[in-house]
Amino acid sequence: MVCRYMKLPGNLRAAEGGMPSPDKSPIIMISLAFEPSLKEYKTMVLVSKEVDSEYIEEDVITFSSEDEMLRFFFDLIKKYDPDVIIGYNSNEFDFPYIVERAKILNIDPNIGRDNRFLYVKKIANRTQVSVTGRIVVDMLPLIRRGFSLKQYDLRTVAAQLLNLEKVDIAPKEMEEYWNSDGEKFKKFIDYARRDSELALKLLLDLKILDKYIALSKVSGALLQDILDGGQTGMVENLLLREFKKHNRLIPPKPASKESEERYEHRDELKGGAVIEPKRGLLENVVILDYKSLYPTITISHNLCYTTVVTNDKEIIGIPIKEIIKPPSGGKFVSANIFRGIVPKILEDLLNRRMETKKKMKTATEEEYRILDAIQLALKILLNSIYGYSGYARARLYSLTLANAITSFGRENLLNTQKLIEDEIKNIDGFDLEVVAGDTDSVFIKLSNQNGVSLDKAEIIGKSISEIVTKKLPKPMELEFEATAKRAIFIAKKRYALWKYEKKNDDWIDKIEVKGMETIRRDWCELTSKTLNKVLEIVLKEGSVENAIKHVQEVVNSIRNIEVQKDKDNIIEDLIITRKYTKKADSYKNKQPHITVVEKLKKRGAPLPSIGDRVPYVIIEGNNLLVERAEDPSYVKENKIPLDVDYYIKKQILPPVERILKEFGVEFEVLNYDESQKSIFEFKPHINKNIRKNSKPKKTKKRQKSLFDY
DNA sequence: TATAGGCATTGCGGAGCGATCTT
DNA sequence: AAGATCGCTCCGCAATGCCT
Repeated sequence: MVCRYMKLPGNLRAAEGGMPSPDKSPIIMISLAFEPSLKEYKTMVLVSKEVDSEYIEEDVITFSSEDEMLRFFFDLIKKYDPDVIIGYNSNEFDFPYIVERAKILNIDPNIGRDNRFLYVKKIANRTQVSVTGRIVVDMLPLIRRGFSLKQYDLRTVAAQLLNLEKVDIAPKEMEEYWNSDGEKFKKFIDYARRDSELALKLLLDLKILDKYIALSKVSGALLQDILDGGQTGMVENLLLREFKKHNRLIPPKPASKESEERYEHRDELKGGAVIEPKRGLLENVVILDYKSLYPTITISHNLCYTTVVTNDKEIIGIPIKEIIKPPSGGKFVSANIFRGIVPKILEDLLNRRMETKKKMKTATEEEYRILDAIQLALKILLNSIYGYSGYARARLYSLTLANAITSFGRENLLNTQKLIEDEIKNIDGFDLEVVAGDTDSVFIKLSNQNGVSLDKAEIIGKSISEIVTKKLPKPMELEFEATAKRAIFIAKKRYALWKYEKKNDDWIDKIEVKGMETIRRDWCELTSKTLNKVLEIVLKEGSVENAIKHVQEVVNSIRNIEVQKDKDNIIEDLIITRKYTKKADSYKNKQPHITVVEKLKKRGAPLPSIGDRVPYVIIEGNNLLVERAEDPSYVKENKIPLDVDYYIKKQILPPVERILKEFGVEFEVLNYDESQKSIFEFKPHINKNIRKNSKPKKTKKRQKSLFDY
């Protein structure tokens, strides 16, 4: 495979601050990275001015003008003839920019394999880029889809995913760097080169394309379409092929009026069931999962667009036992009357996935990687088909079908719970209690006066799965997944486990957190760190006292932050990020990150675009919280004091308190202030009424700011 | 030109109500 | 003395980002 990455830091000579625009600023530099190498070059940097500098390295090519550079660039692509061209945010920035500049300079960007032009198409808030015969990959949206990070600028992504540093130059300094020809000019070139290298490295090291290539193979949709679009295209491809075999037609895409009408009825589609968790610290919980729940339900009940009964006249004469009635209402005919097309597709995918997994066991390393991508692609497709049926813009939309699937799912989960608690009740002297569940999973607590070993828990977990599976129609299957030695559930979809899984006959343990602030990206890093530590102490050590001590230390360190050095690093831990989801004026309520965008706009600073995550910190002041959100680098530069009280009382303590209150620990105990040590010393199992009856205690406002300049 | 719904959490801002201030 | 204003609690809603 051949990949090429190109990048142009065109943000030079921008009018005054902000982003450069192609009608004013020329492209001054283009950096490239190649895989495999182009002759001996792994990278190349094209520069649109003649430079005579001892600092310039071999892979730098200089030109007398932008015109000359661009012509060379297009020719180079044709000569190198890559299959894949990649960039980072290149669909939104680099490619449209190049196309514009080429137009202005009257150069043909004829880099297609058939000599056609590089083509850019703006669609709503996205841009599609195509080059005939080549795949164009913008890494940014793929990284966004694949990894949950707080920010997605190349620097953060490279640091988090590759553990690599990126050379950085502030936009305002670029002019200066460009105009120098010494050390600084070299740094500028390094910066450009590094960008290309990193983007290519992301693609190769993280094997980003494997998954999409596998999806393309499995679904039959074009790779470029899969990269550009969502899952709809893939599902429709599968459906179209199979429907054609049966000589059936598929309706066209719904007109927007039609899909809007469907969308208005979206509350009629009900989803999965969630079992109210038993809160607090639990021991010896086995976790069982339904394998591909929705696909197996669809297969076993023959649910399909082609089996749904739309008019009772259709089933006159059909015996009642061949009519399937989902809990949600509606009727379907059994496979004996007509085998549904969707169930058939799903069964194929399921079988192929099993075969692929079987092959993986004996595969070489290289084969394994490909097979793994294929089984993952099969899984993605399996799970997409239900979602597609309830998607308002789908060609084949069916509320009846989607509701039938989820209603069987809900019924099944609740039946499972009943079966375990009311019929099985006890295995080998171990009492069973369902303590949580969500859609396709059940968490079962085992109790026995002599304790529960990991091996025993596994045996019991497996027996449960066997007993339950036996009662279900094929291919539905409840699987044993793991055991949690200890677990804390604080709400639906929010829990932490000390989980043990068997790998090569050894028990491997880890802490797994779901839904809590450790995971959520709209809390600051210090919250995650503190909560993680508390969870670890409570789950592994079982020591509430140590957890409290840790929280008190953190609180104290924030309260006394002015005496600490290295404030900039501390700020990093206090940054909160939120996604800028829509145009600023379509927000109905004020939002902290949106006030930051407005502040940046006023200052003429570079603005985040829709879809970006906006970082902010909360500064001191008496006005509304949302108005006190501020750009972290502005805070650093101007040494603005942060709102210590907010961080302690609204960021650090509430998430931690939600855990520790299960052990009778009150907020006041955690809101630790060294100067008031005697008042707030920890007393275990404090009466919960104390807080209600006692007046809120005023904390001393001795030191409120993080900074005291 | 987003595969789906279920859920917890946060902070704003309006409604309701009584206390206090103003004219 | 009557209306205006303030301050508080309660609650609905928008927004976000998670879970399966």
